[in-house]
Parts: sequence; C-alpha cells; structure tokens
Amino acid sequence: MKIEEAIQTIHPMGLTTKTVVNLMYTCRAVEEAIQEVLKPYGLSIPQYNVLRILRGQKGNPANLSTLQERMVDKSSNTTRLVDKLIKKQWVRRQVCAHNRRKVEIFITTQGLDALQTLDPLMESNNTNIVKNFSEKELETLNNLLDKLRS
Amino acid sequence: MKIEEAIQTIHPMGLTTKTVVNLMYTCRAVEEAIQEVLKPYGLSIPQYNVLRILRGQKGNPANLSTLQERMVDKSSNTTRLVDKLIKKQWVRRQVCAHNRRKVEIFITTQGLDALQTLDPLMESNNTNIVKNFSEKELETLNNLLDKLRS
DNA sequence: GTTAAATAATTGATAAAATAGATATTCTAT
DNA sequence: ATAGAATATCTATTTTATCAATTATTTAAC
Repeated sequence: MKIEEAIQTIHPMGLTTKTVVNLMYTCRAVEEAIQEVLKPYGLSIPQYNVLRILRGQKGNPANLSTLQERMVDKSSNTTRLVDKLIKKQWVRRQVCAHNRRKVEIFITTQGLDALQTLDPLMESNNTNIVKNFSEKELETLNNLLDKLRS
Repeated sequence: MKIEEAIQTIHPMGLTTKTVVNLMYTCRAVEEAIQEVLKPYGLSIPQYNVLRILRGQKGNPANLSTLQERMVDKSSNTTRLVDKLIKKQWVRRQVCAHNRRKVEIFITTQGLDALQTLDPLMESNNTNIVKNFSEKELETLNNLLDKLRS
C-alpha cells in the first residue's frame, strides 16, 4: 500500500515530506511487529537492544555511556532501563575498579538464555518483514537509509 | 556512515537484521531533528501529527477513531493527546449531533496559526534531511518503504 | 418495545520514558 | 595539595504510554 493510501491523506504531499512520513510510518509498522515478539518476555525494544549489545561484548562489560552510544534509541534514562533488566536478573552491575564514576554492566547466563530463546523468533520475524525483497533491493534500501543520515 | 559503523557493532549482521536495525536507527535520527523543531512550541510529534490531520479536514471535524486510524504513531491514548491540545487551545471538541457516542474534533484558528508558523520550519527541516537525494532516489526509497509494509 | 450486543470514547491504575538537576569521582592546572 | 572543570551516573519530577474497566449511546434480535 502506498503511504498516501495508508494514512488516508486527502491532499497529496510533496515528495520530501512524503519520504519523511513514509519512513516514520514504516518504522512504526516494523516496531509493532517486533514488540509483539518481545511482549511475552516482558521486554521493550530498547531493553532487547541493550541485551544484544551486552552479548556482543563477549564477556566484557559495558559502561552505561558505551551502552548509550551504541543504542539504536539513544533517548531516555539508561540507568532505569538497566534497573529493569537487573530486576529480571538478565544483567548484573558493578562499580568499575579503575574509575569509580563508571559502572560495568554484564549480561548474565539467564540473560544469554533469554536471548537464545528469542534469536529464532526475531530472526523469523525479520525474515518475514523483508520476505518480498531481493538481496539487491535490501542493499539499495540500506544505502539509501545510510545516505539519509549523512 | 554505514549502519554497522554508526552503532559500532563488532560482529557483522545479516542483511535482513541489518535492514531492520538501519530502518529504526535512521528513523530515530530523523525524529530527533523533527523534535528539535517542535520543542520550542511545546509540541510532540504525535500532537503535531494530529494538528496536521485536522487541518487536512478543511473545516470538517474528525472523530477520535478517525484520528487514531490516520495517525502515523497509533500508540497511546488519543483522548489524552487531544486533551493536551485543547489545553493549548489549538483544538476544540464537541459531541457529535448525529451519533452522541462520537466526538468531533476541530482545529482552532490558533491551531492553524501555530501550524502556519511551523510550516516553513518543518519544510526546511525535511528538505535538509533529503538534501543529498535526487528525485529518483526519493521515489526509489518510497517504493522500498511501501514494499516493506506490504 | 425491551434486552443484549456492539460501538465510541473516557477514566483510572500502572508502568515506562523523557528531562532536568543533583551527586560522586576523576582530571587538570596551578 | 587544592580549586575548578569535566565526566559518569543517579535521582526526582513530569510526561507519555499501556491496558483494563467503565460509561454512554446506538444497533440488532427477539
């Protein structure tokens, strides 16, 4: 469905505005699908994102500021977000020995287990989202998105 | 900047996952820029979106459910969102005469004025976002986004 | 016509997120 | 060694979002 049809706009938008609206609208649609996958596990998208970053550390901890830098959604209070994950026992927090302003955050075994359960669900969800795309189209889309941020 | 670089991922992602992450990351970047434009006016993106929909009605009111359908971000409580706009005196609400379960929402003159002030700011922000794109590239991007939702 | 089901919106209770300001620690320059 | 700036995180507050339950009205069935 074309974006004008999707949001039922009466008056045609300029190509520029249309592109921005389309990006946001499409992103929401994708996020809704992801949220559905995460919901049974009581995880929000930013929380899942943090777990993924921590797993990527391969045993090394990450500071709060490192997490913040790498997060897709940089907004909000990362301390609180991590609090929630600690409550679920999926991550662990300890003060950094070398710089006591810093805090080191580790993913726990239980956190890794949760991710492992989610991996195939996420993978199949993502695959489903792009199911109509050729590899070339995906490359094109990625390049255009990269360009939009430059 | 390529997406892997932007989020500093150590391990390369599959093309599928990469595309989904890229979409979300790029959307956040665009939204941040828009929020900066709206911030001085005390407007959130969904609130702005509602004002735009109401202006599109050209004097005709919209029901809450209509707003919800057309909103880019369908989440959240539309009643309360409209409450905020009423408090700012940018919209007006009245019970629908034909179907008293329904409510009719109108944009006020002050709301139209606010939008008119915002129009050039938004336009130039959007133009800036897509400044490196040819018309053809924009068409391609829109088509790919449309396809992603299908 | 009266009851039951369906629709439209609101309200209330939690939970989550955003923002600004405060606290603690380290670094730098004197 | 100490004051001031910079860094890193945390806390408190406000705002938004989520979800279920409630109210009000209309439609449909009998």
